[in-house]
Amino acid sequence: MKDNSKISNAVIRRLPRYRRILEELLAKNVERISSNELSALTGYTASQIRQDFNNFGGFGQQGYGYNVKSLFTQIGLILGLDREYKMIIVGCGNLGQAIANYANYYKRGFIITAMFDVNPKIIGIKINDIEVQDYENLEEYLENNPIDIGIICTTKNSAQDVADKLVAGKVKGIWNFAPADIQVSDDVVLENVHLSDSLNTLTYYINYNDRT
Amino acid sequence: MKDNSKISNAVIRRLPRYRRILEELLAKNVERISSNELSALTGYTASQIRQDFNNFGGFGQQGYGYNVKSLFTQIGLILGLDREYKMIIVGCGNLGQAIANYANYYKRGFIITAMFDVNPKIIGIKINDIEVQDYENLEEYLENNPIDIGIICTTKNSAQDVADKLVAGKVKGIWNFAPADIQVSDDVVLENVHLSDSLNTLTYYINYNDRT
DNA sequence: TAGATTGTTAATCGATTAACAATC
DNA sequence: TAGATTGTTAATCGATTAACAATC
Repeated sequence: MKDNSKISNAVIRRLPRYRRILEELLAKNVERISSNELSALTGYTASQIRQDFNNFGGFGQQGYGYNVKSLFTQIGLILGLDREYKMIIVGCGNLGQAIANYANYYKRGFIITAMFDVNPKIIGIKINDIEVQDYENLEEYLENNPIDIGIICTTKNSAQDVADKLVAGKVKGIWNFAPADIQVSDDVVLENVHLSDSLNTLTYYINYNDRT
Repeated sequence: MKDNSKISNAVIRRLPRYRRILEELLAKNVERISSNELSALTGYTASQIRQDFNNFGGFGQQGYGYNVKSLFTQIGLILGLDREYKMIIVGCGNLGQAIANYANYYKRGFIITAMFDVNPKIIGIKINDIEVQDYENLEEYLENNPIDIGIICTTKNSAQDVADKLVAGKVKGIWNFAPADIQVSDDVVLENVHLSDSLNTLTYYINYNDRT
């Protein structure tokens, strides 16, 4: 694999989409695909698709195209999907529980090992066989259990405190669903899912569509 | 307001973030802010911030900066947040319920008017005083109740069918949480929240961080 | 008025698209 | 071999940054 250090974020964010589409092609027993066909499926230009893949070395074969299965595998490797990730969820309201179920049922390779909350009504209940622990236990838990990804599903106000504890506890990445701009040290990867930003973008385009 | 027709998606997607930060400044009773200070808070360059705002006309005042409250309001107007949106949720598993609660508690102006599911165990239960209806009723419901936004929280396989019914039922926008690439007609705005794409991007950067 | 900071033009940078030689 | 399609370079386009005149 080439040196990834200068591959743009724009390229990386397209990879999961390619992979998702390739997965569906695999399910339909499609063996090969050209950049032109992929263009029709993704909406990206064929040229861009070839550029994207060539960032990581040649995955295709001239005159033939790309082997669906091998391309799917390669993209999975690039994204780091050939290994397991231990995850914990902090904040076990509806959203936390939804993420837990999502990871449990759909995402092979992503393992929820513990869940935490401050609410006495929630502490102790089991979600997919995992008992929700008191948030007080978080620091101790992280000392004894190396965790790859911490998932923040708390309110806005608690998010930074949770993030600080996760960082201190040496998680490698944080998946943040709280509507807050949290700060983490440089060696921790932060991925935000800001639902309200997404919704506000939707309303912008709804009104813009109305006008035109 | 200027003609918005050629404002890039990149700019639009920064607006909710600006607004969120301004909201926090408002809560702290900050009255004015310069593009330089906003730069420190957002990570965008001051130059970019001024460019962004100037797409919509001058919000600032030379020698002074921007009035926090007025800028907050202006961005809200641009995003269409000065009106109400009627929304329905299709698919009332954990995620659907989480979104319902989220909209109910946090998002003034976004009103869930109905919820639908196919699961007999879920049909009939109440979520925030809204009784989950049989998915069979969706088409009829949309004929009698104009809806702005349809929210898809179903499985991948049902997503396109739901989208088709929503489009036929004249929703203006679709907020899609299903891990599928759905197709909608041009007059309907589609906003995807692909959780797995987000998670796969996170794993990429975790491994990339590891390597460097 | 002097200082500060915007609004806006020009320069730069990066990402996308086009073109085509390489080659399967 | 001929046809197809990639890999890759060059051209274009758009977005970001820099600079500074306008002006509060």
